Amino acid sequence: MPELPEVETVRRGLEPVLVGQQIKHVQQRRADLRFPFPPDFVSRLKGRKVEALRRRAKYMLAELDDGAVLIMHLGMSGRFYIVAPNGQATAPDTRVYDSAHPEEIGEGKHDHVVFDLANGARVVYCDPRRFGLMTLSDRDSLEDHPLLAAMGVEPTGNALTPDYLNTAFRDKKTPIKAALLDQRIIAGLGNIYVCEALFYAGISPKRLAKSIPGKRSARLTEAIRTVIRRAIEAGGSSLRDYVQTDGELGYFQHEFAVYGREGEKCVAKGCSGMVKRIVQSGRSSFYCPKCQR
DNA sequence: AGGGGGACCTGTGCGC
DNA sequence: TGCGCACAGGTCCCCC
Repeated sequence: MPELPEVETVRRGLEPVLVGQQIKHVQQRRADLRFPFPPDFVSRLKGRKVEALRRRAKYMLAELDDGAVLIMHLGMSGRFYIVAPNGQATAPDTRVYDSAHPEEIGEGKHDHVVFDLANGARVVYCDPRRFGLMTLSDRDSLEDHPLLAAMGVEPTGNALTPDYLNTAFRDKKTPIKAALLDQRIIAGLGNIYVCEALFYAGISPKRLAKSIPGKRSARLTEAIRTVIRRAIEAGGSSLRDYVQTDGELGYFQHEFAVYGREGEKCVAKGCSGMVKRIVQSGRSSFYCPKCQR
């Protein structure tokens, strides 16, 4: 259930397993996820070596030794499981997997893609809802790929500045909540971290985007940067534990200030407000009406 | 042209 | 225990 910090956590977990390894064998266990796999998906991956594993927004990009790029997205429910070369089982769901039988990992109902690497490691992509995707592109034309071409700035990058937001939000009559979820402006923010960033910036999710410029866009820029960086750090620390214990990648516990806390007391110092849940463009927004204006 | 709402899927948790 | 409903961290596409 990944937003950008989870995707980055997954990337960091997969990087040492995948990079430098040859893909010996690939099982593609159904024809499609969110949309069909490329027709020659398995044959184009087999025998390739992974040279790098990068991330753009919520996409993971595996660069292969023939110039191809494997584009992967986790959707809402995508996970990766790893079986280490020594056979150490690393699946989280004990009802489905028995760690005494790591070879069974990849046999689950929602295990759609299985990579077997030259060093004996196995990497499994599991995605119950199948909103994720895998496809292939070329390194040279990657930026023009339809999935990536229109994407906005990274939330932790230097390109995210108050000025950038001022320009992007000028004349926008949509609520700031919706504008922040627009991947063409900032790429990689999802529902949770938009709620969290707006809380730390003290901005109501209902406020119109065009009313942000000024003090608020400075606070918002800082809040986005900080909330994402902190979540990546938290993912990084939980990742260390996970990899040693069960190896599940794609999910970590995180403390949220407002998300999922409807009816609870606002955590801001000295605020007596109560977290409220409203629905905006079909999705839940959590906020404190008292300190978010 | 931009933005809201539905569509795509399965699983889970809750109230009755 | 079972059923039906609401809801879930994403994104695309269509229509107004």
